[in-house]
Amino acid sequence: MAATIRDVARLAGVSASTVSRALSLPEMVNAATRARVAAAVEQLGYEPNRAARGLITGRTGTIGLVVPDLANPFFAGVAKGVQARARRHDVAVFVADTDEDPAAESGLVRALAKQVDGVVLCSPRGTDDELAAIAQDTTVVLVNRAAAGLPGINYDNEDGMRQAVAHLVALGHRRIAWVGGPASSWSTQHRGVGLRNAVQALHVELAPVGNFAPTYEGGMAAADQVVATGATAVIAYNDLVAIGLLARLHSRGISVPGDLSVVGVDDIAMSRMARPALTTVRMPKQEAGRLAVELLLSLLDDPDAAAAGTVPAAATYEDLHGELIVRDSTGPALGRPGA
Amino acid sequence: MAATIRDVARLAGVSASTVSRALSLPEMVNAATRARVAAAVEQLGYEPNRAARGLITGRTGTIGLVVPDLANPFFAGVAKGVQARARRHDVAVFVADTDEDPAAESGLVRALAKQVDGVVLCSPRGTDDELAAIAQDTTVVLVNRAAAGLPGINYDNEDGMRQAVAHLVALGHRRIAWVGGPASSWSTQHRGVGLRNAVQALHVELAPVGNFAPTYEGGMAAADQVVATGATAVIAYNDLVAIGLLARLHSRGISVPGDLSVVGVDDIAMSRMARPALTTVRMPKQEAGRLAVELLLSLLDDPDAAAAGTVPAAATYEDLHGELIVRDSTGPALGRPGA
DNA sequence: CTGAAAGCGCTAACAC
DNA sequence: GTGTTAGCGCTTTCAG
Repeated sequence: MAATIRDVARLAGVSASTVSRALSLPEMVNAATRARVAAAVEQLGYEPNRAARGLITGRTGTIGLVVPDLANPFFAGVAKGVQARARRHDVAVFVADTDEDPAAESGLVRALAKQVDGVVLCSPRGTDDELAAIAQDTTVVLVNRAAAGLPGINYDNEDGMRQAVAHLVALGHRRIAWVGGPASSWSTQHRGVGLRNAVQALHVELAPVGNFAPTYEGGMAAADQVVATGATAVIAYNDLVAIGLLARLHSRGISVPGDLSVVGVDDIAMSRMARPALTTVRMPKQEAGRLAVELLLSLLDDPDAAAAGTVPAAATYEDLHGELIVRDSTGPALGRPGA
Repeated sequence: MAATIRDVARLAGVSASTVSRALSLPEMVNAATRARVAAAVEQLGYEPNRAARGLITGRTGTIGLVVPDLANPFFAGVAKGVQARARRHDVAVFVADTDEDPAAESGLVRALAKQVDGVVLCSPRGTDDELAAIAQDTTVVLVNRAAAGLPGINYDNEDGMRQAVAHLVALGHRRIAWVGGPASSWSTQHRGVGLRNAVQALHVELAPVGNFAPTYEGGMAAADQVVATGATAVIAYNDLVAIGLLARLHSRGISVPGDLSVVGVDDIAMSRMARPALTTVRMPKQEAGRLAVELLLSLLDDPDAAAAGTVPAAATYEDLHGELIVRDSTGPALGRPGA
């Protein structure tokens, strides 16, 4: 049986309340007694029972993390960041995977909410209203999704797209295809906006080919439509899609980057291993997770602000900057129709 | 404020204990009162506070999962399985990532142990003694690692290697290189044994090229040594290594499978996307996670057995069967030296 | 600065 | 079948 606070108290010859204070408000207790308590704690290997503490303080020392799919390298990266930073704060992390099921999401989060101090929702698929409802129950920090009034960590998708377009234009491309992800996805929308702004500013053409699953298969499915646009370059929703494109283009004997340049987004590990290696916009995944934890914990420490939605502007959200990683899948535009 | 059991009791016109019973031992309470309680629960949206319950029952309804690296697709798969199955049992999962740091592992697990009913340790790097010490603190189930007396879920590595060798031999290969993973890795050792048995049984040669990091870079590093063995086929520790091999062989102008056949292990998503697509031994990742949860929960329900190490043999461990997935990276042996 | 007492929300004996 | 009582391990008034 683990030692309790009373065991420590008895051994140190003090009361339980003194032990409690010595541990949480050290200044409030005499240095000598504090030392005796410390010795007893050491000797017994005492660790306070967090459940018992939580019962009275109302804080569990636990946060929740909800992701659509742990097996997706992007989310795995975020989870790693969340987890590492939480540990630094001595906070435990409940992880839940919705399996890309938007219907399950809300219920899952509600269930989680009862057991944690707050939750990090990564790329939630729910509607803004659903998210708002969840935020009634518990403190929420969003990652990779903006919803009115909710604090979150986001990527500067517009700028990432600008970098990708600038790179392609510098290579001589004048017509760029765009393979969007799920229509409901917040990043699809923002990448689309960034793309339209960028092509307009640089006086080139954008050829959107619609919305596809954010997977390898989605890329395979999109490839032929991309070719049909006559574009000499294509930007894909993410690296998985870009790698799917690569595969199908290869089967069709279309050379990358000879005939078509391909750009992805995320810089998952696989991108380096693709052939040709994939040019991509690196989105700092772990960093997003770390920042989300910091933001969440700061909200928890200042519940008034969080409740009123009056989080200091600086802390409300943070736009993470993507970085273009140039690899072999992009090269100079050659004389294809539309070039 | 969330409703408490007393709010429900008041609303239903019964005592708190009756509510408690209606929820956990429904048979012990009159159908009529049970209905009244149910209605009150419904109306108030009551959910029992798990921390409070845990304080008295000694069970937290939470398990821990410790993995070396969440960003590794193999562990992500296991985590997904653990997480999904735990949810089915209404059990929450604390996830901790040791960041491949064996030194951090033990401390991390001990800290976790205080807050959970039991832990799943996936591919732990610690020594058998360290694991035994952890098992003193809490109920442990191992995944992908056998240690004396501890229950666990493992893969039948011997058989997986046998399948891979049989496949290669059928293709006419007579000399097979083996790129091992970390020497301390349990699976490296067992795959080595399986390999030696298989080549012996089939009267072909094995050419081990040493131990490499279980990564893409490890594969890159091993490639030239593999070529130097004169083997016509190579089996890599895992898919990441195999994909690294593929990359380096490609740079050197060595054709796969024309000059050399390559086999990986795990069947991570990336394998399908490699070029040529990678022949591999599929290790059921999520399945391992699910079984680990089932095993852990069954141990928790039968603490005597767990404590005494007298788990029924059938439940002690399970050997998961790998399945050879043949793709384009393996083909008939051609006339190379040693063939 | 320290101790006694109360109680967080819940379940488990024990009565009725 | 149901209510009463006690107490899980801890923190927090409130006295002193």
